[in-house]
Amino acid sequence: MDNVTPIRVPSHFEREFPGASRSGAEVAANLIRAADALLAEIDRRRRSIADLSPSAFQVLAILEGAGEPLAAHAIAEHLLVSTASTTSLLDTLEKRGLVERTPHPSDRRKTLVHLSDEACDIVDRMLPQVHAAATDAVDGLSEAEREQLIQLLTTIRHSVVELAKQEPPRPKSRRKSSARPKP
Amino acid sequence: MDNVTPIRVPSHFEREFPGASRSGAEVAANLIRAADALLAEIDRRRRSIADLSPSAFQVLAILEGAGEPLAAHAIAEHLLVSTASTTSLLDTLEKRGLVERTPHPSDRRKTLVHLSDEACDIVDRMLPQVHAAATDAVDGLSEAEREQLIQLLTTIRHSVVELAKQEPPRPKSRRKSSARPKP
DNA sequence: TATTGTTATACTCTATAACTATA
DNA sequence: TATAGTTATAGAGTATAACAATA
Repeated sequence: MDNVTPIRVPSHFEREFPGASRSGAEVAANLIRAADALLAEIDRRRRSIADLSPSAFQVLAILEGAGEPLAAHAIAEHLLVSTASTTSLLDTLEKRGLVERTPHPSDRRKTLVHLSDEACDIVDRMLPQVHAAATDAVDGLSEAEREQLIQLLTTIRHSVVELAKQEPPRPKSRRKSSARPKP
Repeated sequence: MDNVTPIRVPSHFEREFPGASRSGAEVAANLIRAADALLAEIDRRRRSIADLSPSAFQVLAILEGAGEPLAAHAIAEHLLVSTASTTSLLDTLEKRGLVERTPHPSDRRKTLVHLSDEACDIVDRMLPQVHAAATDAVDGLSEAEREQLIQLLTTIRHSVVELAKQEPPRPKSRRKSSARPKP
C-alpha cells in the first residue's frame, strides 16, 4: 500500500555511461522527484484558494512581500522574465480585478501596480497553506535531519552554480547496452 | 566570491504563521531551489546539443528507452499528457525529422512512432551530458552522504504523496507583521 | 541617449470537445 | 461500445522586435 521507495539506477549504469556516477544519478533523480512532488502539492493547495497560474501567484506574492506598489519593471526583475511578458501577466491579473495600475506620481514613464483587497485576501489565505504543506512534508524528519538535509542541498546547489559558470562540457561516450528488445 | 549559503527564514516566521514550522519552510525552500538549479543545468547541457524543449527531449528519451517504436497513446501515458497534446508534440518532432510515423501492422487504429537516425544520435550525445551534470553536482558529497540524502528525500516524498491523497486542508490564520512600509 | 511600458507577433505546452476509423 | 488518433479551438507563459512617451 505504501509504495514510495528510493529511485534506483541499474547496476550496468556506469558501464553504459563511462565517467558518470551511479549514486550521482540516483541523488539527482530523487532530488528532482521530491521537489516536483512538493511543488505539485503546494500548487494544489494554492489552487484550492484561487485558480491562478504559478506565475500569477508569484506576482501577487512579490507585491505583497514588497508591502507597497511596484513599478512593472521591478516585477519583471523579480520574476526574471521580460517586461513584455510582465505586461501580459498584469493584463490578466487586472482583468480579474486583482491588481490596479496607476500612474507614478513623479516619473511619468512608470506605472505603479497595486494589489486589490481581493488579492490581499487571496495572499493571506494562500501563504498559510503553502507553509502548512512544507511543514507537513518534513513531518517525518527530526530537527537534526532537517538541518543536515539543508546542508547537503546547499552543497549540491553550490556545485551546480559553479557548473553553470562553465562551458557546457566536453562530450562523453556512451556504450549502448548489448541486448535490446526488438520490434 | 562564493555566495551559495543555505536559504533561511526569518525568526518571526512561526509568529506570523501559527502552526507552520520554520525548519520545514527552510527545507522546502532549499529543496526546491536545489532541484531548480540542477534542472536548469541539465537543460542547458541538453540545449548545447539540440535546441529542443524539455517535453520534446522527453519524447525522444522515452522512445529510446523503450528500444522499439511505440504507439502514440503509450507515449502519452509515459508523459502524463493528453493524446491530443502528444499529437502536437509528435507533429513538431516529425517536422524536424526526428520521428517518423508508420501504420501499426496488425491494429490499424494505431500509429507507430520511430526515432530517426538523427534523433538516436541526439539522444546518444544528450544522455552522457545529463549524467555528467548529475555526477558533477554531487561531487562534494561522500558516498555515505549521498545515500543519506536519498533516504531523507524519500522520506519527504513519502509524506508528500500521503498529503496529496487528502483534501486540500483547513485554512489557517496568519498574523501580519505589525510594521509595514506604506506607499 | 537611455529607460519604461505597450503592442504586435510568434512559438511552446497544454487542455477539452468533436470527429473518424478501427477493434 | 471502447479504443486510437486527429483536428479544431482555446488559453497559458514566454520571447523578440518595433514603438511611443518620458527622463
